[in-house]
Amino acid sequence: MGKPPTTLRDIANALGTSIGSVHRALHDNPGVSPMTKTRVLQMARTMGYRPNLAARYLSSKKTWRISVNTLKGTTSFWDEVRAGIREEAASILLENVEIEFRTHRRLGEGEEEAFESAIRDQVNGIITFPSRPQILGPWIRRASRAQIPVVCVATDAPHSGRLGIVAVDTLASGSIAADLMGRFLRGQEGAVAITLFDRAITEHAEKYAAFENTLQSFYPHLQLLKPVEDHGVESEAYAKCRKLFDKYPNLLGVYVTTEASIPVLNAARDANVLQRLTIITTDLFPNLVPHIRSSAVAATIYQRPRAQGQMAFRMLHEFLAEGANQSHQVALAPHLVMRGNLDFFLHRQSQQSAKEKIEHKQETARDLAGEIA
Amino acid sequence: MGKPPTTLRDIANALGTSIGSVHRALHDNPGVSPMTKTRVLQMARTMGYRPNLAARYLSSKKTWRISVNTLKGTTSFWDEVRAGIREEAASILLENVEIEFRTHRRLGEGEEEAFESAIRDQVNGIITFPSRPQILGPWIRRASRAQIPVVCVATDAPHSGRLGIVAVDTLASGSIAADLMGRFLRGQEGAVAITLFDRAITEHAEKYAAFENTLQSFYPHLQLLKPVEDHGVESEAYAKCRKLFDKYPNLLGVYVTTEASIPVLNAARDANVLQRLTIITTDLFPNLVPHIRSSAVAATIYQRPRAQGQMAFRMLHEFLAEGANQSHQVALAPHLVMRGNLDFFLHRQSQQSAKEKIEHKQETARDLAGEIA
DNA sequence: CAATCTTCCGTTAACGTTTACGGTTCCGGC
DNA sequence: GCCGGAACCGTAAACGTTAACGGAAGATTG
Repeated sequence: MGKPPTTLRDIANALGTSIGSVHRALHDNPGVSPMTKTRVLQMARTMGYRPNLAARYLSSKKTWRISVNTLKGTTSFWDEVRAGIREEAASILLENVEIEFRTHRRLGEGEEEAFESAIRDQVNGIITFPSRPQILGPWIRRASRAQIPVVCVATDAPHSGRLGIVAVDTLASGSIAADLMGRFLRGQEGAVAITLFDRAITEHAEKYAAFENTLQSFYPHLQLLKPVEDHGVESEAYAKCRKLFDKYPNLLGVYVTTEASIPVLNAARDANVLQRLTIITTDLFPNLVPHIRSSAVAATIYQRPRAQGQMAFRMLHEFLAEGANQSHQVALAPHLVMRGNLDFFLHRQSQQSAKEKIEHKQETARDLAGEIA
Repeated sequence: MGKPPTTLRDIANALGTSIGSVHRALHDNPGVSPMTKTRVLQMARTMGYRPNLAARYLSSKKTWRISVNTLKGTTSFWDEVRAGIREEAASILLENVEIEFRTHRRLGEGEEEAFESAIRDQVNGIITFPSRPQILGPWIRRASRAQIPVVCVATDAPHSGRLGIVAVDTLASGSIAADLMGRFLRGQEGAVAITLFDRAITEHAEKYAAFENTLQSFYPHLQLLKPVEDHGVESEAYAKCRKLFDKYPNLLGVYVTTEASIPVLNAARDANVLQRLTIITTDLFPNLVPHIRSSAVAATIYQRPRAQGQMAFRMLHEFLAEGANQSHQVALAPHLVMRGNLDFFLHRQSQQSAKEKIEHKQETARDLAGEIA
């Protein structure tokens, strides 16, 4: 059926030149005249040349190093992102990728240093969480200029020259939250609230807009209050919500788009409105579990950190391998976790971490065996 | 850091034998004495030998052929499964897999023939949809005996010796449906119904059980009626539901676990209960879209056919490449589609099919170029 | 003019595995 | 004793790419 793929030698023969020149031309290495270079490129195109990656890897044995710059897992979110990356890296047939984790402790602390060190160490790619896009933007641009592709996870850094972005679709998240809220509150009239990190972050602005639009067009009898911005500070979330709950005694529901759902729940409890409120949160972490089980939280929008890590790695790897220019914008559909399917997700998480422990052990065993030999 | 990986030559040198013998021993090919064979295997283990897949592929140029035996896409479900498989196959670095699609037109028609032809053609692996597990089970066993691994999609074939199974988690599906149903019907008392294919199919029985359990434990004021079995026949679904709706005028909701949601909707319309019913369906196909938009369908449980195809392919490929014995049981979390996030999923589907068209065009272009050269 | 340098190009040895082939032994049979 | 075959083993040529080396021109220098 398929004719055998064209090789460097085929091109060389067709042109009456040598395999070395073809190689130099295709990689624009020095030592080839402009004339032959264009001829080679032309011929490679018409013959449909595609490099044999197995041969390439076998010959050069070059490995790609990619740096993963993320936040230390206070919650399990970033731990799972990293696990997804590790997992995907392990499933690569050619084991030619090594991953360096540069983890910083707190938001906006050590992010730039991590980036600088990654660039200095000449990594071949970076996966990062740009918590403050405006600050990290220049660094991403710097990396791009140094030919280092950067993939953003969870939050975009617009106009930064980043290679791609992997995140949960904001429209889908905000809309489903609104739709659920409307259905859960069927018939009731009143106000609902939303909390977010900061309206200056694109993702949060979009989530807010989606929530607002869906609510307004499908459930116009529900009134959306001005959003609460918590800036990632728990005390701020608590104080503002506490105030909100006191001010609007007829509040029906809250959609928490950030990780700071615990302070919101505490505020609701202290304001004695926990029973009455329909609360939809974001993500799934240990502290939230009892609140879902007690049905204080009606539903939570799970942002699939593991899948985000997997996709980010795939995107970067595909780029390094093929140099392809795909869409490079992955918008994942969020998962919905409720009391009913909570166990499924918990079981899955624990299963995953168990699996990793095993893999770790095997690796250690292998290393030891190598040591002995 | 990492010591260089051990090669066949390393083993041969360590044992004072030759690279050929080592190779024969590791692949239990004939022509090697039991003595040296055990020595080689032992040494390979202690030295932590792992084959270099790049070299293997480069040397042998052997390609794996895998057969995809599925139902023709009357709905888009199987088209998407196949698309997912194609997509995942294309993303393999070493392009050493070719896929043969054996598509049969109707349930239980041509499935066995497809299997027979696949086995006869000596494919290296099979991805299949065992719509009637009890019929296909023996065929799967036959394939396994012929060293052909089989991965099931969407429906399991238990005790058949299949390599693995990829499906949406039935517990998660049934439970979330029940939880949503309960929330959507807050406060109301009455009965809800469920339709399924056949209680003899494991997946459907499990979904039913999960739905029942969740409903009973969280929303005991809702009474679950005896399930309606449609056996994949649309007229049967219509007739039975029509009768049901007439018999239980106070019915509050229906959970349709099969693809036959349109006849159920029609029955509800004709029985004049469409407005009053809260309907949760399964999957997402063009005919269902208007009903979601009109909110006749409150929510639909999307079974992620594309992801199922991707995972099935990955599982099979991993097995062929590594021979690993992983868990081989993938349970995906279903997606929830409602009015609010419907556009996200539709956009995604259309985007995918557009992308495929482009790829197709490119392939055609490449072929032509090859032809010319 | 010889010597040196530059620019381009061809050749070749790797990389680790598979596969085919040729060479030992050793044994039974005539 | 020779032959045929079997059972085992070593050798070497592929596979397609990379990277390093050396050579052949031509240009530049003393």
